[in-house]
Amino acid sequence: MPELPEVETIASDLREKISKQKLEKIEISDPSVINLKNNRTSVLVQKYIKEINRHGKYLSLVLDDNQIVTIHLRMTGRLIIAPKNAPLEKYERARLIFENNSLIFADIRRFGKIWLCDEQNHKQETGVCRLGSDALDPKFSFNDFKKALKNKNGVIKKYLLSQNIVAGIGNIYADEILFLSKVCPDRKVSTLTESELKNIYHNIAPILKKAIKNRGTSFSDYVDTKAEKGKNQEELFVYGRGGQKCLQCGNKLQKIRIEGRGTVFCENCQK
DNA sequence: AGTGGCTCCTGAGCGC
DNA sequence: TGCGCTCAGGAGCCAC
Repeated sequence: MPELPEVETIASDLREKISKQKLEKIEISDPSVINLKNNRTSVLVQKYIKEINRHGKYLSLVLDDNQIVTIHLRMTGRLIIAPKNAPLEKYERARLIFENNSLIFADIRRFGKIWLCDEQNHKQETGVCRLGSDALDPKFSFNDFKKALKNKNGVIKKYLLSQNIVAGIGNIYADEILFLSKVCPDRKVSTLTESELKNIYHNIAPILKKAIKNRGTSFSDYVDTKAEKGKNQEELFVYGRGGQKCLQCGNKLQKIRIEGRGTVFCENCQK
């Protein structure tokens, strides 16, 4: 599933391939995945892409009149760059057609969403307004992290997944971050020591950056804009490895459910 | 306010 | 071969 590193990989592909291009047409093959009010597609066309931003798992294409196309891929969404007249992609939901190519949004499960908004209301309409700091924002400090977790009663994994605490971490990287921090995912936040919290905080950025370098984790559905898989799945310690041997100590990895999410950890390495 | 559980959705994998 | 079940889970929503 696309988390911060996968969305960043896509964003950097898009910066390379569609920046500064004119958006000529928007074709919607499944209206249920598009949030648009007042038939805005007509407002958007013939505008140029001014910038391409990412916050957490949200991607925004900002047009030169400050209209914004916001995209969230959720579980199975894909963004594929294709020739202008490319045939209908399997599970295609929408297509943005540019001067030189097109950007196809395909999604098996239809959890993904596209919002067409103007600058004034885009944060409210898309939910971006509820996000915490982006996990790779250099301004996101240990104190911010600690403060966001203050007085919380739940288990640590839940808050790593909470986009309003820190934005961009999903189920794969939450398990990896906790493994490398040697903290059990079901530990109550209130029982974590200062140094455990620091470990977690200091593992977030390097793990995400390594995954970006590997062009993302393709565990099931994720592919980049060329429909190619990433290779970070080859470097995972725990996610998807329940029942197998811990790569550090050889013990059998445990698989449990936390907050409805499959969770893998090592009882021996993680306290 | 915080939290747990339900919902959306479809394909893969499995047992019988 | 095919049926039914379970699992995958991001995030909005609702009840408590």
